[in-house]
Amino acid sequence: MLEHFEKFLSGRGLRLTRQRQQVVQVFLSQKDHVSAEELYLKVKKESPEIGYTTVYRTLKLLFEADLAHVHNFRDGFSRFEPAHLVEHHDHLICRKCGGITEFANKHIEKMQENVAREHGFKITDHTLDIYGVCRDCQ
Amino acid sequence: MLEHFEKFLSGRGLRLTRQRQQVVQVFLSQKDHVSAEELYLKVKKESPEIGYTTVYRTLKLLFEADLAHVHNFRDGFSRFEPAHLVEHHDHLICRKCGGITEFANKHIEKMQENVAREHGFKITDHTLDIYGVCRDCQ
DNA sequence: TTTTATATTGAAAACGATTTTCATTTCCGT
DNA sequence: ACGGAAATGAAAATCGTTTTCAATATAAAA
Repeated sequence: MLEHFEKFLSGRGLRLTRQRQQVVQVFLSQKDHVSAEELYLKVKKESPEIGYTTVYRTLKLLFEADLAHVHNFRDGFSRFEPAHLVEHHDHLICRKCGGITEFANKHIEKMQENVAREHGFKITDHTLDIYGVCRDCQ
Repeated sequence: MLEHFEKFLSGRGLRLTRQRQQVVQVFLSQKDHVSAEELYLKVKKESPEIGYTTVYRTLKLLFEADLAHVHNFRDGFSRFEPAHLVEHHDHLICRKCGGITEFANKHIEKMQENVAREHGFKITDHTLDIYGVCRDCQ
């Protein structure tokens, strides 16, 4: 997955620098949906000299390289998720604890395709976020 | 629907002022998904003295009164939709022209409930946005 | 009706996440 | 080593949205 990124970068005439490597490494080792700031703080722990800007820039590159998915749950900032090996899925978001549970449902996907077909619409992607209260918070 | 708003306001010790009336009237006569700025410009046409701030504040009140739904398609700002008489629905968003098509599908809703039940999750609401290219843009 | 308290307004300033600028540093190919 | 492009990080800018604040309007009390 790091090779994928390196290939993507060199294809654009860009370099895999120490800082980018560091950010990518921390990002990929991450299972949760991290915000830019959360990632920045984690990176900073190991490499205090790396700046906010670089984290943002690297996240953008990861997104463009299809190595990161971006989500906007309703908390004001973008959350990033490693795309490596992760199958497509949707989210249950708890309004109390903020916890995010992933799920996948082929039926729902199929039906979305049906709806799109009925409208002559060609799907590129979609977002299905279900908000409510999770088991632990009830 | 205006009475609903008035009732909501007075229940909070708030007043239905001329400005609020004006904003609400323009908003409700609107079918599309308007951004705050778009609404501001339309309101301004009839009442040039009404300020940006008041539009924002009134939209917030409408939202709290359940008279407006808020959506975040991926264009950077919130879009508001009159909730009056509008049945719940989801969206097909065209990446080329930005056009938004609404649809409703009971099967998909049911399946979401099933998924939630499996996770012991209590749904309050959800967002299903399908992105792609609409018929006219292909 | 006058007083009083409270809500409302609009302009401007503040906010917060993200992006851009810019001077400096690093890296690669020659 | 050298020259040029890319990368960095701090600070400033951006942009949608919210807050502040002094002035105004309005409802209720006296």
